[in-house]
Amino acid sequence: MAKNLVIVESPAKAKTIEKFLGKDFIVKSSFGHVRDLSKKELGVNIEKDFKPVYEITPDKKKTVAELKKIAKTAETVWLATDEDREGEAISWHLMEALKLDEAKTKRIAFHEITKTAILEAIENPRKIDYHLVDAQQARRVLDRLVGFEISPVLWRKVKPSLSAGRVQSVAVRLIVEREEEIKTFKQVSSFRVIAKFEIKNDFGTAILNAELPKRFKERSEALDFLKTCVPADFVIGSIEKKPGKKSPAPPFTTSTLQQEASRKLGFSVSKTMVVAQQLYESGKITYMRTDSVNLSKLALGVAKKVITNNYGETYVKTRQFKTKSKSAQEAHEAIRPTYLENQTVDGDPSQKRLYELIWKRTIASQMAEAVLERTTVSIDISTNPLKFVAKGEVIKFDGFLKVYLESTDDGENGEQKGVLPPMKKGESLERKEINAIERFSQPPPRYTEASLVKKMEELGIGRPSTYAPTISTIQKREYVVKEEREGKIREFHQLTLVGDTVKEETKTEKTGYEKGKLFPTDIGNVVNGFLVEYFPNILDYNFTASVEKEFDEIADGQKVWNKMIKEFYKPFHKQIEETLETSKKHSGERLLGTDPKSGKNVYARIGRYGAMIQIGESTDEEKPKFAGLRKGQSIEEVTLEEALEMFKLPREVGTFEDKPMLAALGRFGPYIKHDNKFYSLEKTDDPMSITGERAIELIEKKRKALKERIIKQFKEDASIEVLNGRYGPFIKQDKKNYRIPKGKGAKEAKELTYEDCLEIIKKGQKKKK
DNA sequence: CAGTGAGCGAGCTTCCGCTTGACTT
Repeated sequence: MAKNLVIVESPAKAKTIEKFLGKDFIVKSSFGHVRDLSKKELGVNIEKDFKPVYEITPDKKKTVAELKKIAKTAETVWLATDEDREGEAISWHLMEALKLDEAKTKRIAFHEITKTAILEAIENPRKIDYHLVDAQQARRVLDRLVGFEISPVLWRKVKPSLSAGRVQSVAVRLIVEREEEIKTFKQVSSFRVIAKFEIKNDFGTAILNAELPKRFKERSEALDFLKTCVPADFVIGSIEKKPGKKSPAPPFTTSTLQQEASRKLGFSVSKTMVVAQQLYESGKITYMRTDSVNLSKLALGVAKKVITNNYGETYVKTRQFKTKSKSAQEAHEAIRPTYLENQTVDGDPSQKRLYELIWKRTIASQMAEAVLERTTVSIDISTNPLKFVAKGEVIKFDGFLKVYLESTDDGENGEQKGVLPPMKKGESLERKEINAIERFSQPPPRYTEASLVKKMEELGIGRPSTYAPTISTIQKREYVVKEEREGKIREFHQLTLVGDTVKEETKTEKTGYEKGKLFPTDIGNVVNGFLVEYFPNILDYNFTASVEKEFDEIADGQKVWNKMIKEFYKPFHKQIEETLETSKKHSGERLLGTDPKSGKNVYARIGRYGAMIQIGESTDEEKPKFAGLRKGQSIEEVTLEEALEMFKLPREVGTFEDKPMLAALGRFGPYIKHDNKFYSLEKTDDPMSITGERAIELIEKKRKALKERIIKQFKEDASIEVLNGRYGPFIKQDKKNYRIPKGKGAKEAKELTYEDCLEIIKKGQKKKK
């Protein structure tokens, strides 16, 4: 029996640490928190000074039982959870849940997983810091109170099953308000003037592109300017050279990894986390949920060696970065390769790409600055006081740029500055072409998942472990959608001076095309409007920052946690009660007009099942008619005509085999109903205009497919079938489906035996687990 | 992923942060 039990949070970490410690140590993991507030009720006893009602999390019962058993026989239990608020609380919950004896329990912490760090920690044990634990309890209880008291208000005033919370509601607010900014944005256009010159000198002939720093508001001004250029001489007035520097970005945190993987690899926030987890579990990278930019001394040393070997000593510059984020708790290192000497790893393509990104970022962070020379050339116009300007950039020493450069969100405006041709002051230039192109001011950009994470981190809302789940929550609740939206065609004017004449053209371009951006839904808009009106304090962008300050005071022992909660709760609960009493139902209702047939009002609003159109009042004797909005429609934009269209369905399109065929719109798109069977329309079909002939075609097509659907059935077992599906053959057992493995030795679907099927099902079930 | 096609109305929904598992003897 082991003398010592060490408990950490993650099993991968446990495995690593066990190797460093001797035989006397057994290392286990708690898999994060083991206890939480009761899930069924509020879980906070308000009358009894907000005493939390904790219970062992259902899926941790086994873990707790096992740890308890080992702890009983151990001489000493070492609680080695992370050294931050949550980690301290996990240790305390472990003490409580495992009923540990304080005399034989020691609390230790380390920030990096190296043998020396761990042995040092073992040499310096301490007791649990109850102030820090209290700060966590305050955080937990506050979040529960906010979430579980506001959400039911939403169920009554807006729609059932909705949710509100300190983090998610602010995330939604960001997206809603950004959309409003875009909507109210006043676009202005101006003319940007770009000239192309030819320069001939001792070095040869070259093209020089230059731009006028001033933009013209009116086309007439641009035209006047171009006219003054017709007889003008162009001479280089000045050449200015300035040295410049570029520094590498710090190593990855969770947030910056998500941003860069999104920009450079096109990964969603959750995909990044899944792949990072795989790399972590196979020991290839350090822990992926971190807010720290720190690298261990060991890592710095290896980085230096790797850079020297690969690029030479001049490329080395060791640095330790400091975090900018105030909310950072820095319980871990930055995200880096475990073994920096490995530039690549084995794995699937996603793992390889993410690993290489992490490797480059880490290595670059320890490399020398890039040295640049920025040149600005000013070109005089003999007929005009304005000057053209050409800018160039030369890299004198590439430094870290040899490996990696961080991307920016606004890729469009980052003009490429190239190398300028050699030239001297006073040299004259030959005008080839001058263009004045109408350009439009840009509204602020919509958030992507990754740029939302960046903003959330700036506001201090959410933690590395919650960025990805929060983003899925607000999409699951249908407050926001990640979508691709078509752009619009826009006209713009262009004036071109070639030779002695100015040519005028009207051209078109596509604008406003969006991909993978977050848009608020009707529900998101209505819920946000409601929350901002009745709970402005909670929705305030500084709410988290201000409560965090109080949590810090609790952690420092200056404040008592349940007093802080009491001060918050009293006015907050009053707010809840007042809102329940005074606020009306919020449905985002908008009157579209009157229905010409019945003369009744037509509304667009949020219903029990989402956004919909309603004809007539709910107080009328005759019940109102309802129709749900379709994808792409919104309460705000839907017109009376579009709304009335929706009531033309279901529509009879003809008869077939003596039975009527109805075209209608369902949850999953338009369909034809015939003889109680459903037939989905195809993308090109429109339920409003589909003909009887086409409907029959669809019915026959599906019948044929159904006939060919069954590839094989078995006498032994009627519940197993080999079927032909949308994506090729598959095996179906009861209601579950299993994919037929491909590759060498795999049989054709037709040749599968009953035994083969059983085996595939067995394997499929194992995989799912 | 492999199918689906509500609108009655009883009983349910909900937070943020930690962390990945898993059936027996």
